[in-house]
Amino acid sequence: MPRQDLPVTSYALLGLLTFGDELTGYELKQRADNTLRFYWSAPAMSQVYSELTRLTGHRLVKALRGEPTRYRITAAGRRRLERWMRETPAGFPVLKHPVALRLLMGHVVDTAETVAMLEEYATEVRAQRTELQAVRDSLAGRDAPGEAFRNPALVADWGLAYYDSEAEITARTLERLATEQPGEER
Amino acid sequence: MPRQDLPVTSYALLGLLTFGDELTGYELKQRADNTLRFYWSAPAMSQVYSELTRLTGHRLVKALRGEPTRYRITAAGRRRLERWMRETPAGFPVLKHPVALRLLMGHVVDTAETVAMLEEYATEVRAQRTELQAVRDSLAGRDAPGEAFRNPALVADWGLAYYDSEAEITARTLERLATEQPGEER
DNA sequence: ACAGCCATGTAACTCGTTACATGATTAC
DNA sequence: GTAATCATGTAACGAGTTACATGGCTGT
Repeated sequence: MPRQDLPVTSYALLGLLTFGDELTGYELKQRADNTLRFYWSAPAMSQVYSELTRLTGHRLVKALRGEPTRYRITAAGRRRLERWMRETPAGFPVLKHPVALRLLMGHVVDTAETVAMLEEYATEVRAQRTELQAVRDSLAGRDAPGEAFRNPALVADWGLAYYDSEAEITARTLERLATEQPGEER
Repeated sequence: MPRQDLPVTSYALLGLLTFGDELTGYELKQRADNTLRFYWSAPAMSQVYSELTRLTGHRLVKALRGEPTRYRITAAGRRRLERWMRETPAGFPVLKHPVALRLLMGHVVDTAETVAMLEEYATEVRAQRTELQAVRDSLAGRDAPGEAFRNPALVADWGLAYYDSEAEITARTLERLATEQPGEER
């Protein structure tokens, strides 16, 4: 007997199948890497397959015969997803921010270490932003209200604004650290 | 034979013991709820105890005799933490953002649903911000460069700016959704 | 020929959670 | 007296990871 409720990642993958096409496990993983990655998580390849098996067991997706196997969301799948969205609260985001974590304990190392970490982080944020911008650009032209990629575009813009905010916070924190003598705290 | 590397949460808890005091498991959990929660995670009570057991096994903390048992970081613990900070890269934050996730699939429900979700989120962000502000206020006076709570203050300010950014992004997204006809998409 | 991508899975394992269990002390 | 908080754990479980294994197909 299949269990009643699914992990969120399962719904997330199900949601990626609501854009009108049929995907292989491999392609679904790629779509996750282009979308989910930025604000949810990029499930491992092996997890994509096991979630697809689970979803198939629940008749929420249908495995189409052929080589390679493609998956399509079923009517029941759409209903299930819609009900989940309407009836269960979204919940508050969970952030695992190792940079903030280490900043908290910055007093156990040289300030220079912390500064270097923040500068590296700033670089990585820029890099991630660039990648997300590329994804965003690929949606251009199909992102008007009512069009297929309106929502993905809204989310991508959300992510871009988030990265901009992170970059700014990092810069401000670096400025504040600069007011301290080098080599202090330790 | 104890394993070589620890999960990040273990280091996080170890880090909470570097502020010069000795805590019970219960108190450590409270400190985690006041700090880690906002940008890492609030480990379950049971995990706090099992991490303390693990850390004790590695001699990174010392269980002090008495009722209740208090834990203090050892010299080896400080060295280990410092080495971890210096030698292992922090890594990029992982965000699990159910609101963004559902926004992505907004086309499977009424726009009104999505709007309601975002408004709820805005409310929750304000509430979290208020709680974090209270934590921040409790550090006032001990947050100057060189003082004990300088770094916690920097991190709290980071979190406040993050919440402000989320609030603004949410508001902007709501504005964009308002340009659509109600009841559209579905 | 070899690299790299497409494609699909299994097995072992860790992290972290919830549920359960217990009991002392403090506040009203 | 009884509710809340302090205090400490065990057990079962689930989500998600890495490592391993396999093999076809495509471009150079």
